[in-house]
Amino acid sequence: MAPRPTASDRLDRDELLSTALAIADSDGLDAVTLRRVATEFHVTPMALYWHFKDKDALLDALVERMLAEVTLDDSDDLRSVMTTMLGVLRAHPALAEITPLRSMRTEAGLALAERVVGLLRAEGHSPVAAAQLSIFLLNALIGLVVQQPGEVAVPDPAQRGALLAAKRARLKSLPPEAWPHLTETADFFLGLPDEEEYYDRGLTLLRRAIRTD
Amino acid sequence: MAPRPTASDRLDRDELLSTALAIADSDGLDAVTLRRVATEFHVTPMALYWHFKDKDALLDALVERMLAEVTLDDSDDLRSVMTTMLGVLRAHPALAEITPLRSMRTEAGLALAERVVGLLRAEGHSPVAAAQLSIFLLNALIGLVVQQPGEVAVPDPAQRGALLAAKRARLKSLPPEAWPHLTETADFFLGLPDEEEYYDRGLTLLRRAIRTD
DNA sequence: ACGGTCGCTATACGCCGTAAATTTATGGGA
DNA sequence: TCCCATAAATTTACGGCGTATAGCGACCGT
Repeated sequence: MAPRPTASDRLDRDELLSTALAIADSDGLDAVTLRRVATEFHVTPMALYWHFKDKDALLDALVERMLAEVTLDDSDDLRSVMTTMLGVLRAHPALAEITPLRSMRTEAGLALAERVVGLLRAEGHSPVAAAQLSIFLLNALIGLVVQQPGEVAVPDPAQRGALLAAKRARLKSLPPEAWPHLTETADFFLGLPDEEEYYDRGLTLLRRAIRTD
Repeated sequence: MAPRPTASDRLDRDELLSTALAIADSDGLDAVTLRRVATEFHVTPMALYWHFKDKDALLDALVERMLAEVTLDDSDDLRSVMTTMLGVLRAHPALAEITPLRSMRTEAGLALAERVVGLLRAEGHSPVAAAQLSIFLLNALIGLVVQQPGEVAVPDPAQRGALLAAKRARLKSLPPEAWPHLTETADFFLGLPDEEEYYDRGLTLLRRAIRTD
């Protein structure tokens, strides 16, 4: 969109990532294309290969960039770490999708894991239990964001509306006698009256799973 | 691979799905290509469009097929539902990846959701809490499978080995003073000594999260 | 002044999903 | 028995994707 974000006429790895991140946030992960990013810098797609080994490396760097937004200080306990992490994921739902397998391949991801495992150890979990819990927690937070009712990964408003309408029609047409519980809770699956309530419940759930006592 | 799975010379939707499922299981989700499936039936890619609206519909049908493997009877409690579901997901890890947003678009997925929400209601959860928990549980089970340490989504043995070796080198090279917890638990992140133990811990975690008391 | 490396372009390839038009096979009614 | 509507698949083509390979100009230390 913008002709060229910088004054210099040389590509900057960080600016490439910023642009790619903006594309992911606004148009979804599928819109993050080497050609698309290159175009926004008025450059050939192959130019990106000087700065990233391949597209996979670019995505890794994107995840790294996102995880670096999880700024923690020593006073943060597990609860605030989770809250912070959740906030970052909610800001970048498209990247949340691909974070699980990539987080440990990034510096920021390793640091975060070290931190979380440490906090879990301090709560009395065994090393292995703490390690498994750390993965579990990251995954659960991502799940909360990606699966948030009413959200669909496709950013095109028309198509999204169509998908949601289809889902609504489907759920609303179920006979209550045969589907008592889904009809009772259909509204929840179709959209959230209060997002914060949803995420609070999610965090409470996780805290209960963690409890050692 | 097989020249033609059936005697008839007409494509059969179910056989198409079986083949696609086999491809996904053996070679990963990215290998599930309209051209690849078509080739295995000695048929043009466009032939598949008679049986599926588009690729997305084929993937939906694939998820449906997998979820249909979750066979339950009325005596099953929540615990056994989760165990059964976990078994099915472990049998089809490639499909597990795309299940979250698709499950509610399938008949089998709706039935499963109805069942799980009902069981959660019976445990004393409010309608909304039960609904959220049902999503959470599905997601957590998928997370256990997809994130299973030592597993990577790419099926090519050489590339998988390389990835794992890189991860191992990375973790093993961390200085223990700066990374006490990750070095202590490195072995867990690199592979499981006992898969069943891993999944047992996961299920226990979930049961604790569900508990109403 | 010059040679090398840095950073990028040019071109091309093979793969993907799929739109549109066309062809072939089939089975039921006249 | 013939015919024809409709089912089922083919043909052709398009645009988009990641990326291998080769080449080219500008800059920089000597």
